[in-house]
Amino acid sequence: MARRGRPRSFDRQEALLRAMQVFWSHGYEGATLADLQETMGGIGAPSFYAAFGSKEDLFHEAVELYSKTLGAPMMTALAEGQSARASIEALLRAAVEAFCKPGAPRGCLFVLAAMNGTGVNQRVRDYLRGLRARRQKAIRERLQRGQEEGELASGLDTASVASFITTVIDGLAIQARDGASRKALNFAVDCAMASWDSVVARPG
Amino acid sequence: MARRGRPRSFDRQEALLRAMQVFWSHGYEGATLADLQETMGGIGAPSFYAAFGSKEDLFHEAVELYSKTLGAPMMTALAEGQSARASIEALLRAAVEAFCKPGAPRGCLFVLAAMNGTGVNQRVRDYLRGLRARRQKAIRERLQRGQEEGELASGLDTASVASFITTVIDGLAIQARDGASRKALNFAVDCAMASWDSVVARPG
DNA sequence: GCAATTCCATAGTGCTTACTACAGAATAGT
DNA sequence: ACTATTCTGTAGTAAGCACTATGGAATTGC
Repeated sequence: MARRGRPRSFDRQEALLRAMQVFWSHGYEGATLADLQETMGGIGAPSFYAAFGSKEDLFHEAVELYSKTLGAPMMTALAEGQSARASIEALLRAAVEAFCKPGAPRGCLFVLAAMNGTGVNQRVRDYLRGLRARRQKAIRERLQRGQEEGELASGLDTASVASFITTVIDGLAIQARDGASRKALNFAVDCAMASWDSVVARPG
Repeated sequence: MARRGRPRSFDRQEALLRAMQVFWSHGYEGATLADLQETMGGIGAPSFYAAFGSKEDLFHEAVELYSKTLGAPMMTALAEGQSARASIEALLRAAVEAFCKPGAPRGCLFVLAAMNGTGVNQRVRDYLRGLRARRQKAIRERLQRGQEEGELASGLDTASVASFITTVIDGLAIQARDGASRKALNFAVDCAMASWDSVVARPG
């Protein structure tokens, strides 16, 4: 049996998808409620708040959707690679694909949505910083596994290597937003993996 | 003979320096006029506008000051290196120093001050994007010089290499802001230069 | 001393922001 | 048909934003 009362006049999931794209291209503070309402199908303010609670609540939902769709290939690549090297390369290739997806904003939502802003939105910045830290931690854990399995030299500082990989990902996000071609970004991944072979990989 | 009329009660250069730091740490939109006025020595709004014109004018002055102080070591490193490789490595080391300077905000003003925002501040974003593009162009020109002098393989795509170097710089900016240690950032530069040796440098 | 000039302090301006009160419209249950 | 429930449209709220009008304070030139 359907829910009682007047039915909602828009598709909530579709509206959330649109909202994700607005946050992705304009950032948290750059996305005004007027922007969001219009892009989400011209819905009115009361409908917006009834369905999503607040701008910040909507942002959390949008980021979760981003993680489940755009971010998922990166994390599965990291988890499923047969070696640490393969995992990292697949992660970086997936990042390039996610950041250059046709019809979507370029770059990474985690990096671009809220690097700075006014005091009232500190929570939002902390939230994204936490997600970036979690991503870096996942990279480090994959590296440690490789170290335990003998793929990486035991003396190697996995935290520093994880920071390097994150540097590349963050840099790819900015370069993608600034209009770099997919070819250029994949060349950057080539370079990163070349450094892996000469710095990270166990000698011999 | 001194200027007539009541003298200004604050040091304009000192106030500009403080403003630069506010923009650097909070970004263009994140820096409110109340923030700026307070940090610039508690000056009143009319004094602010008489001295600096507008928030956007002040931002331009602040960015120029940033370029002349924090940015200068990077550009001179790029220009004065004896080889393309030395130039690029010195550039990246200078970037790490600039992004980790004690007592200053971490990361790069060009990258962090305005990656997104509302429509009215599009000009500010375009301005910074132009500066990032100019930095990348300077890198590419140094690479081309190295190519003409035989240091780099003639078939190498200098645009892609410049994009990789910029990827590293942008990534360092984000990692620095996210709290990575100087040691970790310098390790990332080690990795970038290792990739130079195996991908960029002329074979043989 | 006195006028001219320049800056400062108080108090506002109009605009945009995220958010909401309220009444009417559209549905389900009985 | 009637009520309960849920959503929508109009209009508006308080707060924050960059910015400014006005009058008085502090200096120089004469």
